[in-house]
Amino acid sequence: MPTTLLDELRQRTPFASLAEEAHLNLSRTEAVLQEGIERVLKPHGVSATQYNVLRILRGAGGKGLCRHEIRDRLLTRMPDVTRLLDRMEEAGLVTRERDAADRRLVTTRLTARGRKLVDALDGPVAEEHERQLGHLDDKQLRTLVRLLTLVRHPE
Amino acid sequence: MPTTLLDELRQRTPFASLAEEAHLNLSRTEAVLQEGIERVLKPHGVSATQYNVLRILRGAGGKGLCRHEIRDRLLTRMPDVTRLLDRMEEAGLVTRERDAADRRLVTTRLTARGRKLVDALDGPVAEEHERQLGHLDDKQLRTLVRLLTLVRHPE
DNA sequence: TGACAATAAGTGTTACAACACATATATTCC
DNA sequence: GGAATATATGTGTTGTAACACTTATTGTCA
Repeated sequence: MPTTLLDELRQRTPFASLAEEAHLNLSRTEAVLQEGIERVLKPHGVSATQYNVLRILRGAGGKGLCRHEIRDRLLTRMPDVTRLLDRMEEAGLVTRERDAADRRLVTTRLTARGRKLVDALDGPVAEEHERQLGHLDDKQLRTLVRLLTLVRHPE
Repeated sequence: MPTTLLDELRQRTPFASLAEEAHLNLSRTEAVLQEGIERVLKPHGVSATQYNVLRILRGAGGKGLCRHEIRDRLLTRMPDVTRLLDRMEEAGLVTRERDAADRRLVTTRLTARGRKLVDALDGPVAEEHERQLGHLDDKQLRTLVRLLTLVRHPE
């Protein structure tokens, strides 16, 4: 088993604080899960960010969304949505059309191909989630969700 | 409050599964914490990955570590440690020296400046951790750590 | 011992992310 | 109604990450 930064720090002090230990565990766990999802997505030629955009656009339906709505809905800060959408448009996954009423806005919508792709990925992604987290029971998962939500939203 | 991918999915189905909900909460929370840490590091000119390397090398002490040992200890997969260390060497944070016994190996060590920097960052990073996670009590943090560890290491 | 495999590091290239800045359109408010 | 401000998107540039491939050195074993 490889020695990670977690072990490295544990032997040092052991940890500067519980908060630091929690953050490092969070980083490490997220990296492991993220790598699994990207391994699933890669054969389909989309990154995790692109996949998230596909899901966001599917949720928006036929009316589509403009750039800053997509940006705000993304899990991670992404300052260059324009060129992300450029690449997805080039791949035939989305279309963009300037709004007639407010010409500042550009509405992005899923193409049939984009819709088909995101639908096709539902199964494999769900399987990967199950593989990664299925060994925790519902009570543990709910506790995890509750604590993570609490981190982001101090009461 | 902005609508995030979390809300987007919640309204869709609400979630494909508890496992998916957990992973998305994990991604979102990690992104928030990571952004906070990078905001602290940025004025000092190091990225989060570089900071982790500094900590790893400090833990290794004077004997240093070779490239693949550093790579294995990193929290996230990082296929291009060579050029990461190139940049850190150029910044005067580390030195590299080819091992006399096994000339395939290149040993990397902290410079005095690198050591000073990582030491100086301990305080601000700990403060940021406290700011981000201080509203959880020890019991909650320990539960979080336990669950995250369980995700990575199925019993 | 000499061919072959294994290990460690480095390189070339492409794609992506980050940041600062620029452009176009709409809104406000005097 | 026109200047000033706000909003929305696009662009130029730089640095970093990802991937495939190459080189150098060591270990193995017929």
